[in-house]
Amino acid sequence: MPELPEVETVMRGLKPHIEGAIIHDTVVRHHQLRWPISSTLRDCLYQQRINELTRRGKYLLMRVDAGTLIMHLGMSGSLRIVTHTTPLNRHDHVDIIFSNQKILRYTDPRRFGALVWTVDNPYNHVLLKSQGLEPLELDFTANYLKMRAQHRHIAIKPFIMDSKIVVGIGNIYAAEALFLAGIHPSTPAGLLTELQCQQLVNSIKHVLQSAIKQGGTTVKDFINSDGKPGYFAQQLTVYGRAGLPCIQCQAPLSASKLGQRSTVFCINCQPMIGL
DNA sequence: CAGAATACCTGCGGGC
DNA sequence: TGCCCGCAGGTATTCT
Repeated sequence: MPELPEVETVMRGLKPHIEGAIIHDTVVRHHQLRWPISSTLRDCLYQQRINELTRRGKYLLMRVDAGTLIMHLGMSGSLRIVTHTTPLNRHDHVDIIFSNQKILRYTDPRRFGALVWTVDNPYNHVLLKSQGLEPLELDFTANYLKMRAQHRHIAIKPFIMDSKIVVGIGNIYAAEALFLAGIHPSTPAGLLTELQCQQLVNSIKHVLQSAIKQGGTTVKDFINSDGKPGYFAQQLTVYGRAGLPCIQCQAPLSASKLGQRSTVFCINCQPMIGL
């Protein structure tokens, strides 16, 4: 489900509820997520104070005195603040219960998400240590992209979706950024010009920032921690619009598969250059 | 090493 | 109505 703007939205919504709170109990109803939830998680979190909730790429880091809970929402995960009177649904796999009566509830139908406990520096954890740059940080530049793309034959769309290069960009925002930059999604990464790299970096930053302002994108069922949808879906230009008219030139948008992922683009506004 | 394919899992919509 | 197929916001792992 969530790409960077959705994870950022979840983090911002959760922060005021859980930072400073003390964990009273943890209930794991289904421990088989992407990896099994540690059987000692309840003991690890017992009586711990949440010092900080942060985001790295699409991962959320919940830091307590004893360590850090690394959380990922996969394709269909969500985190919400609920109370003990909130009805329990089929895929509500984990509750973290605070002494202030609030409950942080992890829900994930497809169970592609993860809750991983670590006592070490989370940035050295195998899940995080090879993550690429944060796209909204200043060090994510056209120069960086150009350098990393050199001699790479992979199409630019899966390239910018590779978290070892830059984190947080999934199928929706990759398509949107490429349209905004006027770059064909199949362009071999290494063939991008300096100008195209600059346009792509600008577009990525712009698309992600606008989406965060709108509270993320609700395609199907994304809800933030307060149970509200995101409103960026109204501004999607290509994602989910195959066959519909391009907002710039009115030609029907094309669809293809790239790295097993559906890809929508405009054959006029995103010409293939260099081939 | 790069790049592609596969695996994980449930739910939904479309076609028949 | 009901069954089967393909597809869905992700990414670690396995293959060629």
